[in-house]
Amino acid sequence: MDIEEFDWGIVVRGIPYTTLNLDKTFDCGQCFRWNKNNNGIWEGIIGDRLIRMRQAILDGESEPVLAVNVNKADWNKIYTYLDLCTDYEIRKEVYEGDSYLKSAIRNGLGIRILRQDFWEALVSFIISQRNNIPKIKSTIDKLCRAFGDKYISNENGVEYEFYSFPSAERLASATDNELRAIGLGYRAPYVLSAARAVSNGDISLAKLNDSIDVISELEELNGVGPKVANCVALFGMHKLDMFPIDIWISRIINDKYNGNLDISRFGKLAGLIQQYMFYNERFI
DNA sequence: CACCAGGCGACCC
DNA sequence: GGGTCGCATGGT
Repeated sequence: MDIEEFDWGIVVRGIPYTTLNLDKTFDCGQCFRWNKNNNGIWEGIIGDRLIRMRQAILDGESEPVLAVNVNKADWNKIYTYLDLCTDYEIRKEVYEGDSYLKSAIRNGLGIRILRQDFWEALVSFIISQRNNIPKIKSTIDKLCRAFGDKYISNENGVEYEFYSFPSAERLASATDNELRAIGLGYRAPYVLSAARAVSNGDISLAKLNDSIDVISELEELNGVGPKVANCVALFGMHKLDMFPIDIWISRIINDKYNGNLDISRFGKLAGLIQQYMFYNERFI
């Protein structure tokens, strides 16, 4: 990996599309605050920073370069966020004799499981229930504009305004009506009770990480069932062995595995396999 | 403009 | 315990 610094950020060479593919990663339904602008640049918010990334093959080069609007010193944060520190090699035994899985993996290579904030993931996946992805994105955007902190990022004299994801404390002090005005509908009390549970310490990342049964503990939250709990554990706690079963995955289980899929054989990287399958089902 | 969206909780037996 | 139904809302 070779990193070059420019006035607006860095260019990283040496990461092939099969290791990192931004389009697949941001489109596979794990995150809701990344959008591709007209110039092909992915824009997203990580914590209190507006991050831009672009991946492209330059003239005369065979491998893509990755451009990011951070300095060299902050590259490690992006590297971690993109989970490039984790080895995604799936053992042969897992897909041997399973031609469907083999092609899903081939088609999905380059997807990363982002290391997202736990609280943001919890709220996002509570909101996701019975919503489609455009609706989830717009609802979360409204939530951030209404309750998040406003930031201005200044890039080469151009100012960009953006909002952070609201804290649990801030949402805990919101009213049911305020949340419904955002478009949360019947999920408003779910978000409110999660905000209270997190702000008063009933639920915390540290406690959950020590827990023997993360899914059961998450399911004690109002509005969190098996699907949301698995998504929160996978995307908000980086538990890569989780395997959320949504409508798309259950279609795959029915159509490709005759309604019977033994998830335990996927092992430690089950969640990654779930993402490969999801991407393969929706976009291939 | 119906239909449906990466569900969940309450309620039923 | 497992199956069924209502739920708010906006995107397509």
